[in-house]
Amino acid sequence: MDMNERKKKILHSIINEYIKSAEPIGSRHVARNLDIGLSSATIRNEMADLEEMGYLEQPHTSAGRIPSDKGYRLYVDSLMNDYELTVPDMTALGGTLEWQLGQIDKIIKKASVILSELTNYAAVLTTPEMKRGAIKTVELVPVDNSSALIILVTNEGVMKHKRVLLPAGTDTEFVHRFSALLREKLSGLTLDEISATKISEIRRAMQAHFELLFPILDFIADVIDDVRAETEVFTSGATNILSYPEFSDVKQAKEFLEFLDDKNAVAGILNTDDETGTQNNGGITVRIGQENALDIMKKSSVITANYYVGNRVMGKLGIIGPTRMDYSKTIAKIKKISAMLNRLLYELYVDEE
Amino acid sequence: MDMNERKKKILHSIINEYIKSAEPIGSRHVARNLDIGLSSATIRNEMADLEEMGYLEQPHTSAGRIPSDKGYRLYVDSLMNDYELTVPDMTALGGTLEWQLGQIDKIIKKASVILSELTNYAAVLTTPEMKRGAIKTVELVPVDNSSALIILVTNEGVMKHKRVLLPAGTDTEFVHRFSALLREKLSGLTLDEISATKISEIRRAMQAHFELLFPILDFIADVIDDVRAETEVFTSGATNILSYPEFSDVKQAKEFLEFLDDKNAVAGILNTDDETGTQNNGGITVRIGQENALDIMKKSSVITANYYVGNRVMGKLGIIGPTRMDYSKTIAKIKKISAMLNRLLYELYVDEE
DNA sequence: ATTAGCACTCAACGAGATAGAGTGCTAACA
DNA sequence: TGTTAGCACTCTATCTCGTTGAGTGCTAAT
Repeated sequence: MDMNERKKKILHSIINEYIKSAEPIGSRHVARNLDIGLSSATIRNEMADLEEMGYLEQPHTSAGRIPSDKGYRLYVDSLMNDYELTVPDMTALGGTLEWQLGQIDKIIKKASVILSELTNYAAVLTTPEMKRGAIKTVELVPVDNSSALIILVTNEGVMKHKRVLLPAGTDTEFVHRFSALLREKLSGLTLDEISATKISEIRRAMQAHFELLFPILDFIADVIDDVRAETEVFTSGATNILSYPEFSDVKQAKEFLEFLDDKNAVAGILNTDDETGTQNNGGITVRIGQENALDIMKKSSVITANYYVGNRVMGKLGIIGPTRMDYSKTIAKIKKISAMLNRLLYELYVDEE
Repeated sequence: MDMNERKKKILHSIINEYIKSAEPIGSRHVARNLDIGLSSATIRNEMADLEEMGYLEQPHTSAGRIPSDKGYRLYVDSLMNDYELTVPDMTALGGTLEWQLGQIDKIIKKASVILSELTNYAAVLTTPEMKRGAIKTVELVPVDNSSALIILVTNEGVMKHKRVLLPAGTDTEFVHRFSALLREKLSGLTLDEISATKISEIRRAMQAHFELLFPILDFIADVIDDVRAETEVFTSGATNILSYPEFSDVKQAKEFLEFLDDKNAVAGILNTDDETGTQNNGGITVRIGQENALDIMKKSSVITANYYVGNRVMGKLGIIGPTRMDYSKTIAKIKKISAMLNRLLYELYVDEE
């Protein structure tokens, strides 16, 4: 059995149609409504072939056909057309222009909200792996007599803070001086470079004046570890999936929403960098149905893109929806948003350096 | 028609039973399974009375009866028994003991998660109204040559930060000195006390040395305004509601989940301090079905409690679920958690002052 | 005052019957 | 040889209709 142009054209039409209607497509429908100049009988034969080749499936004998994962895969890789963002799409993006100078977290959160609103699927987004980020500044802010705040800012605009208890009788000026020492020792280092040995080194340097604050050092090591390990996951628009007939069963829908609530599981889905998902173009990865590792995702597709600060990958953003997804449109939208995000982050955190 | 003890007992039994089964309760069932020493016929008469009085409803002629909002109201106000937390409940609360010294936000978030897990309803929680909070410390942390971080800590442990651009050529030492001035001027003031006049006063004090930093002052005013206005809303376990037959219709479930995503709407529900919802006991408010203002809530009930730092109300926590709710159990659990939260916050932010 | 008994109501369920969409196959056709 | 018309066949979805059973309200007996 060979794959000719005509088969491709028919498959393309069927998938386009099924994406819209969610109803199995019959030969008659293809012959009438989609302008391929062939009779339903001929189409019927071709569809039988396409099924044998694994691109289509039949829910039952007397129903039309629906695309298989393999069908979608072909569609994504070589059939579908590029989608041009429309005016309404662009106006929906208008809000992004209002992004303010602020914490990277907020920008990122906003991006995921926009993505979910624009696509009508569930948007997911991971924050940076920080291992290779560098410390821009460290500050120990005294809050009252017994506690202070450790504040850590990295060159990617990420900020972390933690409250620590101070040994009794520590005075404010003292804390400020220690803060200066910390800053001097740690500024410019990448998080990876701050090892246990580095910490001991600081401990030695403290010997002279700051014995009192030894316990604090452990807290600081903690915060750094936290930042290093942590990659947060935001989801947005999870309830969107309830709009699709694929999730009309409440039990399944509940399972799926609970899965989306489980940050770790979602992070897993985003970070599986296997070769199955084609790196289509512009760094977009599409993983269709069975190509996903987790059982609960076998009937869904994931589209992800990386985002950057300068040329370092910071995290991923993407959407999750039913395999019957408008791939072309959605890919265009993700590309657009990740491009906007990249530009913005570049302006904020690279330009000014 | 008068309300005698027997009627109350029957109503009580019916509601208890309906809370468990979600099925309309018939006279026969009451006579057999719940030990009221009466025949089904007698119960039937009593139930007809209770319906006429508005405490029960009939979905259709040949079905059993279900409680009305009025029925639940009577139940909550004077029928139901106190619920003793069981051992499994307590172990579920065990996790709370691990609460760490940290930001108040995290504690509060954790509390809402525990609440939703413990009750199996959707938990909601609002953070403090900050108007009357006092500033514990202000710090301006230089991040690099062109930007700094404003950090604001209040006596309730809330921390806010914002990144600001520095005028070209500002040096670090300069920023630190300005930071000290700010701290001196603002520490101890409540947010309400920091008016425009106060800001101008600082501006005058700066005159001598800090003209360069005038623009920063506006940012600081911004941050303070933010903190003052802001009351955050956390929700947790929203998907729990999908377990209940009341929400088995996907369309309705979607609407409801979207409502729970709308922080403003949820805040509205929590903050309506009207007289309808009885202040039952221990500061618990129960609002049943129609007693809620919003249409989408007319088939749900809300149970809320205030929580405090010391003796100042900080915010509310509560749950939202179907009117067929296990009021007794849920109230006990909310009481318990708000008590734990109060104690913890007291220890953290009052004790040490 | 309570209860047994009975006629009545109505949703839920299951069994056909029917309609309709779609298929595969065969034979005719260009 | 590729395409198409026609037809028998399959199978789901939908509707009708009778049955079942839970539950009620009313009446008359206790």
